[in-house]
Amino acid sequence: MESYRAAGAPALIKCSMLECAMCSGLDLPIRMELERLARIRRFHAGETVLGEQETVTSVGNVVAGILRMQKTLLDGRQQIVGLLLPHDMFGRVFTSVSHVAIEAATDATLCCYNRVNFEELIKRHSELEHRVLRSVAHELDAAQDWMLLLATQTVTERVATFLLLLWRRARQQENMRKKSPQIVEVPISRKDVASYLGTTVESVSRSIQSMVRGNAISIVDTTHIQIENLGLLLELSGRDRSDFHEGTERRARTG
Amino acid sequence: MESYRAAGAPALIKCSMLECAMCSGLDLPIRMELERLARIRRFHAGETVLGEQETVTSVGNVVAGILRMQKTLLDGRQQIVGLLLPHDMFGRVFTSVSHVAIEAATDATLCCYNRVNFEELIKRHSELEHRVLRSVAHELDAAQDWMLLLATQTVTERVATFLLLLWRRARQQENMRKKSPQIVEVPISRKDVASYLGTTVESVSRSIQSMVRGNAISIVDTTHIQIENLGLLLELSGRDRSDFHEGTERRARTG
DNA sequence: CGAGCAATTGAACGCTGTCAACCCGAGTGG
DNA sequence: CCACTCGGGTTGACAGCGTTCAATTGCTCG
Repeated sequence: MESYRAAGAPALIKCSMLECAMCSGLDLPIRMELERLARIRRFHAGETVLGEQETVTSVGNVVAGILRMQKTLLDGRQQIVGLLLPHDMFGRVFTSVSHVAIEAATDATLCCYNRVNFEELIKRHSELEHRVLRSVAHELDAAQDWMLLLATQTVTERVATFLLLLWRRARQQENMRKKSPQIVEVPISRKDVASYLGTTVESVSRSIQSMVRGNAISIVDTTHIQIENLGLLLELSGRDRSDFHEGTERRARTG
Repeated sequence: MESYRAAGAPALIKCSMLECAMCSGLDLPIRMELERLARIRRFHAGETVLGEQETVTSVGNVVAGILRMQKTLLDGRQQIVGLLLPHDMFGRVFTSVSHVAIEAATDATLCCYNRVNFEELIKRHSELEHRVLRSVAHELDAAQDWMLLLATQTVTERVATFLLLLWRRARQQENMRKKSPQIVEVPISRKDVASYLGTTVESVSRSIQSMVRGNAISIVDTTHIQIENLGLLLELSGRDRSDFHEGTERRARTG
């Protein structure tokens, strides 16, 4: 864990004011203990938060910005195995050595807790462990879904799925603000998109351009893509509509 | 959850006698409660334990045999996103709808608990939730490692990695029995191997044969493969030696 | 304005999926 | 006992998607 901290930034702040996922909604006594442990850290894009196979000293959650979790093979090939967005937890409790590297994909602000202290807190407050479990379970779902994507889908399908993922996420945010965005922001570089999708920047570019020619999307600028035909984009993704409409849980047979 | 049960098999048994992962080492009172909930179920190879997007009514752990977790795309393409071996937990607590299908890859025996009852038990005994967390975290590590494999490695590398995985697992078991096996058993069909590795049976076959020609392995029979040159197989896998030697945790810098 | 990086475009090669034929062992029935 | 069938596995030929290498464009920043 690097110790970068923006000059002048307060080392200790009221976590509850940030409404972070870790502590919001918790009982006041637990929250006060959490606040005592909380340290705000800022990272610039490209900086390493935690190295692969490094000892995990801190856990916490993303306040702002995006982190990438990635793994690297001996010969340098690497793959992004997960993105961490604001509110997501990072780090792994009850595990000394990390199996992924965590880096800042954009400038990022993190709310960190000393891992050992946090684990002690967990032992006294099972509600905290429950939250960690939910977080890890959610990550597992995402990872398994991505395995399906990486193993069976074409590059164009992957790109379409990724765009729809960004769209859904934005829609969730915007729904609260009563907007209907057709322009999705791609908050990370093409290189990171490619690495996340298990392909190359060239292939991503080609897929995007082919979807532009197919009138599914259009390009506003490098980081903003307009959805011209949502249905078509859905078809191109090869995914089920419900994959992008949270809350529409279907059930097959009743066990 | 299908209700197949071998005729004459006892519906209720002493779970502690099975030394299952869920209950072994737990305090006696919790274990007794678990035993009361436990139901042994048997499945034949190919049977569905839990359908994709089906309501999760049971959780538990594998007693014998192998389960596959898989996901299916609209057009039928499917991918095995995890294998469940004896002692592994299956099912997902605190989640009503499953995101994966669970099927028996071989004849299998499961120790099942009603999910809701199990969740109640969890709320009273945090040690149980801790075990679930460890299990899910372990699954997540495996999933992320497999993402790296699927996205960046060649089919031959994947096959080599898979063989070494089986080898390591066998070695762990055998180490206790003081044996040194050079023959690994492939406990699932070529089709399942291919689906787990994100490829086809043809490519798996070709990779195996090419490794035979390269004197890395030799074929005893369809389900038994002899490792002729472990170092060569490791090279072919493109993996780090430590990936297959549990307990050799390295640390980079000290945080 | 030039340097440098990101993104796009083009061309060629190669891995691997697809389709097909073949082999083989197990189970079946005459 | 043998012919037949069937499913799983292997092998071969071939095409296509996507990577690789290379060149070009466009944008940002000093």
